Amino acid sequence: MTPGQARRVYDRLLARHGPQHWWPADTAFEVMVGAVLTQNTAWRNVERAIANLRADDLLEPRRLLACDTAALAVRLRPSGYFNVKAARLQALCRWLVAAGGVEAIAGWPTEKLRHALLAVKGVGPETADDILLYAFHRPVFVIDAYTRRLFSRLGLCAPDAGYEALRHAFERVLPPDVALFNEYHALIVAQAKHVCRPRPCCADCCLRADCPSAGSGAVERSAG
DNA sequence: ACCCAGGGTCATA
DNA sequence: TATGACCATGGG
Repeated sequence: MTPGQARRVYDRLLARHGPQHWWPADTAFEVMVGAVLTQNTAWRNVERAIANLRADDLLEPRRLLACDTAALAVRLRPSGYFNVKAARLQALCRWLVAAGGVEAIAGWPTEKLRHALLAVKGVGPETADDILLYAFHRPVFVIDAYTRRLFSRLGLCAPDAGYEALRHAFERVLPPDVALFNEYHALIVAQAKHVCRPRPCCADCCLRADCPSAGSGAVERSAG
C-alpha cells in the first residue's frame, strides 16, 4: 500500500460518509469500558449497557471493581456475553487501579501502555488499540475485520494479513496523526454498514460511483 | 428461521 | 501455528 492509495481511500470515505465524531464517550475510562463491551457486539447494545452503568454510578474504576461480579453482569446484559464481559471489565479495572489510575497511565509511553493493556485478560489487539487511540490519543491505527475485508477487496492487502502486519502497513504510509487515525477507523466502520447485502456488489463495495446500490451518495473514483 | 454485530480466550491437533 | 467451540443479546 502506498501513501497515495491510503490517502485516496480516506478521501473517498470522508466524502461519502462525513466526519464520524468518534469515540462517543465522556471520559477516557468510558472509552475503555466501551472498547471491551463492543467486542463482537453492535454499538446500539453497548449504549444500553453503558446507560445501566451510568445509572448505577459505575463508570468509575474503583466502584466498578468493588461491584459484585454477578450484579455487574446483570447491568451488562444488553451488550451480550455479559458474564465474560463483567470479568473482563473488572480485570481491566484491577490493573488500572493498581497502575495508579487513568491519570498515571496517561503519562506512560505508548509501547509500555500497549504491552500493559495486552497483558490484561480480555484485552486483545483491537481493544488495546481502541483504548490507545480513542482514550489516550496515541497515533495507533486500529485494525478490525472490516479493515481487512475492505482493503483486501481493494487489492491493497492480503485477505489473510495478520493484525500487526496490517497495522504497520497503515502506520508506514500515513503520518502519525491522531485525528487522521481517529477518523479513518471510524469511516471504515461506517463504510462496512454500507456494503451491499446480502452480497457485496463489487470488489470495492460500495465505493465506486457505478455501484447499483450506491445511490446519490456515490463519489467518483479517484484518478489512479 | 438465519445471519450479523465496532473480539478474545481456551482446548485441541 | 492454526483451526473450532464458546460466550449471548438485539436487529435486520
